[in-house]
Amino acid sequence: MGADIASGVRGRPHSAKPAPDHVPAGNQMNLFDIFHARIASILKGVQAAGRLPDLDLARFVVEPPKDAALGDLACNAAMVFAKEAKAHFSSPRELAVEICYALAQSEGVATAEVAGPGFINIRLEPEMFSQVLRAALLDPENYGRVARSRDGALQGKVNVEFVSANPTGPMHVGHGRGAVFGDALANLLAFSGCEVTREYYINDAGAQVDVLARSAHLRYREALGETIAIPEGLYPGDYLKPVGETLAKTHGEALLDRPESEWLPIVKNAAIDAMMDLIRDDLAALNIRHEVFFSERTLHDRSKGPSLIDNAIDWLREKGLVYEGRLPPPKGQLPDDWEDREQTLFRSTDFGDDVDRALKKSDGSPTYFAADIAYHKDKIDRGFDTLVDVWGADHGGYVKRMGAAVAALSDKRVSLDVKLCQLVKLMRNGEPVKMSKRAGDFVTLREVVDEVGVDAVRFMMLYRKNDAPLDFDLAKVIEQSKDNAVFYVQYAHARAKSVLRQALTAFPDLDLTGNALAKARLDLLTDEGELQLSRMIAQYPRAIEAAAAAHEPHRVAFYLHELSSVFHSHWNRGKDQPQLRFVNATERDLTSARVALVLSLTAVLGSGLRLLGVSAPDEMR
RNA sequence: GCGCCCGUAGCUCAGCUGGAUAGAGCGCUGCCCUCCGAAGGCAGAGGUCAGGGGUUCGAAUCCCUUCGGGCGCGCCA
Repeated sequence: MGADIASGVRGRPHSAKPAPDHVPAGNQMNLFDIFHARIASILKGVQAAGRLPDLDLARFVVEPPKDAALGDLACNAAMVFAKEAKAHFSSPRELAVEICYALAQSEGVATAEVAGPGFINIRLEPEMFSQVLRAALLDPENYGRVARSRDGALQGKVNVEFVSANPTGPMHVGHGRGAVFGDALANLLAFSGCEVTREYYINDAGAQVDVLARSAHLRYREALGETIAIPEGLYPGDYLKPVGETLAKTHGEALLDRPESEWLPIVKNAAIDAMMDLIRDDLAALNIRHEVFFSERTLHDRSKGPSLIDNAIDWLREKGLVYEGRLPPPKGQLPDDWEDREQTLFRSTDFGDDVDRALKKSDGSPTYFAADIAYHKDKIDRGFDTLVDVWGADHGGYVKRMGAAVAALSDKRVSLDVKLCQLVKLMRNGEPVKMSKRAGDFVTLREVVDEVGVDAVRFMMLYRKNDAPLDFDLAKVIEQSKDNAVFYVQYAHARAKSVLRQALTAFPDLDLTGNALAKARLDLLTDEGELQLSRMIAQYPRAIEAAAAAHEPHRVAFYLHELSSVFHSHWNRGKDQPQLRFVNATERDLTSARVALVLSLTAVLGSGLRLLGVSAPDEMR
């Protein structure tokens, strides 16, 4: 380690400090971005001197070091560019030293030193963290917002399609996961600079809604006094009873002794409308609202000439991507009704799919895939740059063909990211909740939300990576203990708010607004716990950008948990060491500084929780 | 048979798109507290990142392969 320290370079002394009133906007205050830009500019200088070739400067990263004892920021640039630098630098360390020398002249840098194989560890002047806190205090709404992602990915119009449950009944818990995931992702992308549309694709065209209509018709007859038996294959749930009653009220006996072909469209429309109302209510209970509900039926409509599906297929045909041909039979067990016939196929293999896919059924009607092609073409035509589809994991086999379709439809301009959500296992105290399949007797999303509340449902569904199965324990998620992540994070916020209240008790004239507290003597924050909190707060913009870029809102939930943990730990130190408590009635300046730290903490916790759609309570009840 | 997802502490899971000594909670062990700054605190043990090969300064992460689990596999949506 001695060698590492030997190559360290000290920064300029305090004369170089920036003016304390210099505060960048909340969405600009990302230390990691700032230093990425500085190091990129240093490297450009070396290039200008002819000692480095052209480099892809997006390749290196500035990140928190593994161990906070190493410094505040770490950079791998010298190692990443080792190969390109060989002509003028014998080792990565040599290039790293050069970068360190330049960095040491840079504003706000205390030390910059080389470690290990060529890491650059940067220690910042405390003033840099004060700037971060001031940004969060003065512009809490925008702190953490992504100003402009380096690769330009987080901008433009994004369509997030999620839920898209069949309109055949109330939502169940599995739907709820996709719903919460999609909504939080949309929040995150909007916060990160994208123009976001939340969209729901209503599968109201297939055989399933015909089944729904027949089921509703039975309930209609029941409402008119008949005793009914619900045959296998129809939907037995009670939720169709009101539909039947309404039909009886509005149509009397008019739909009774008519052929199915006559009553079915009427009953179907009524039933779908009723089911969508049901689903919208379920979504509203989770505070989810889609901007667009897109009906699959509109794609099939030929009343005004060729349907949107016809048009989409024609469009692909003109590109030479549709042909009549035969498909090899599937490997393994052959389906019973397999027949080798010529059919209309889309060349999805040109875009990475395993086989070409059928667009028409044997009766000439379009496949589900054909409709989905038309739907995605519509989204592309509406000008979206990025499409995100949130599906259940059982649709995994469908991902490649849809990606192929979007690539074909947009000449590879638009990207499609399909996020698969795994199953949710409902538990109570570690025991699985029995979900009996008979008589449509399943646990609905609504029942769960009513029992444990929106916050618990939303947070727990986001406190797991989307493609990992989730055990949802109805008892644990409302437990008031450290083991319950929802409580832990919300409690951190409530506890922070309580500090503000206590500060006011000690200093009744203390101005607790961000504007006032930004003027506090933040240089008095010198305890390791306080610095640790500051560092975590400084990492918020980076966490947001990473979560948004990866389309992974769970990272926000984990970040908030870690931030809370740092806060709780520091709070607990105040028990044994009263001088570390946030409020100290005899030290006004110190208290102001600490309260400023706490207020910026509430800003970040509030911001993150808002993205997840979870409330940030002022106190726990 | 093919494709996709997954395999990380006894359990449940993170691991910031290739970085430094792989983390957290539960459980376990040992101390401390019983304080309204409450809904406990601190510390410790615990790992062949499923196995094997490869790519390079560097791999839990990327490629190949084996094993094990989940999902899907023309005209269901």
